[in-house]
Amino acid sequence: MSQDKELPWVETVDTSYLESLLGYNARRAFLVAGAKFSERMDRFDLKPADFSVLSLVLHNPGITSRQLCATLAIQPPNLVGLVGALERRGLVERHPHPRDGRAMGLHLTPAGEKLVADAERTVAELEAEAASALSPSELRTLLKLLQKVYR
Amino acid sequence: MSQDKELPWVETVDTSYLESLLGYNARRAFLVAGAKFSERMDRFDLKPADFSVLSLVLHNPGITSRQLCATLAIQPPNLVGLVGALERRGLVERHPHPRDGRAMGLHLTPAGEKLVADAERTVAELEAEAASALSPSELRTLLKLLQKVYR
DNA sequence: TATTGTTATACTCTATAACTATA
DNA sequence: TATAGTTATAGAGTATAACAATA
Repeated sequence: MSQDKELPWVETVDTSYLESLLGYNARRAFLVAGAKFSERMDRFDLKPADFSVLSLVLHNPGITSRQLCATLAIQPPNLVGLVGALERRGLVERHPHPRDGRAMGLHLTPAGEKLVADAERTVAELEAEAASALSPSELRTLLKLLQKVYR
Repeated sequence: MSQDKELPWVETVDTSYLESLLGYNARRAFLVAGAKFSERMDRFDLKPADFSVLSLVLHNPGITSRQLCATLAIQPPNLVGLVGALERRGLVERHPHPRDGRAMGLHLTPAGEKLVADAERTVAELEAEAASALSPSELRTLLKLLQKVYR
C-alpha cells in the first residue's frame, strides 16, 4: 500500500497565523529596528547596549552599575566588560559613590559627552525615519502599547 | 586645584529619553513576551523558533527550508540543526520536493500534528493574557503597527 | 550562473555560580 | 543577612565562507 499521491508543496507561504501572534511581530520589528540602528551607529562604534548605557549616564550622572542593569534588563556580569570598554575608550569614568561605599558612580568624560550628543542626534534621525513609515501619532501609540506589554 | 565638591548620585533613574525610542521599547517588550512564552512552552520542550517552524509546517505542508528561512529571518545554516532535532524527535519528516530536486519539503508526523495543536492552544492562552494587560483592540493595533515597522 | 541544503566555524548575547567588600 | 561589583564560564542565538547537487 505505498503512497503514490504527489506530496503537497508551497507556492506562497501562509504567515497569517504567526502574524496574529505578539512574539513573532515583536521579534521581526526588533530585528529591523536593530539593523537600522547598527547601520547608523557603526561610525560611532556603539552597539545598542553601549548607546543605552552612555545615554543613561548622560541623563543620570552618577548612576550605578546596579541601576543600569535594572533599567536595561542586563545581568550584572554582562555589564562589567561593557562599562570597562567604555572606560578604556575614555568615554566614561567611575568614581566612588558618595553615599554607598560598595557602589561606583558612572560619569561621562568631555569626550563621552560629545559622542553621546552626536549619537543621540543620529538616533533622532533614525526615529524620524521610522515615523515616516508610521506617522508621528502611530509611533506614539506604538511606544505606549509596547510599554504596556513590559510594565 | 582638587575637586572637592561632592559628586552627584542617582535616586530614581530617569528613563524618559530611552522610553521615547522605538528600539528600547521593542527590546523590553520582546524580552517580556519571550520570557512568558518560554515559561509556558517548556512542557512541550519548544523554543520560539521550534514553535514557529512547526506552526509554519502545519499551515504550509511541504514548505521548504529556504521558505522557512525567509519567513522567519533565520540563516539557512542555523535552521539545519533545528529541523534535524525536530526530525529526530519524530515531529516532522522531510521528503523530496515534487517540483524542485534540490529542495526538501517538510511535513508534520501525526505526533507533530498533535504537539503543534496543543502548543497553539497554549499560545492562544498566552495571547489572551497579553490582551488582558492591553485590551483586544489595543492588541490588534499593536500588531498592525509592528508590522508596519518590519515590512 | 544561480539556488538549495549543508558543514564548519566564529562571534555576539545572555545566564549562572561563586567570590569580595561593604551595608 | 543582604547588596554592589566582579570573575569565570557556559549556553543560546546569529553570522559568514565554502562546498555538492540541482536548476
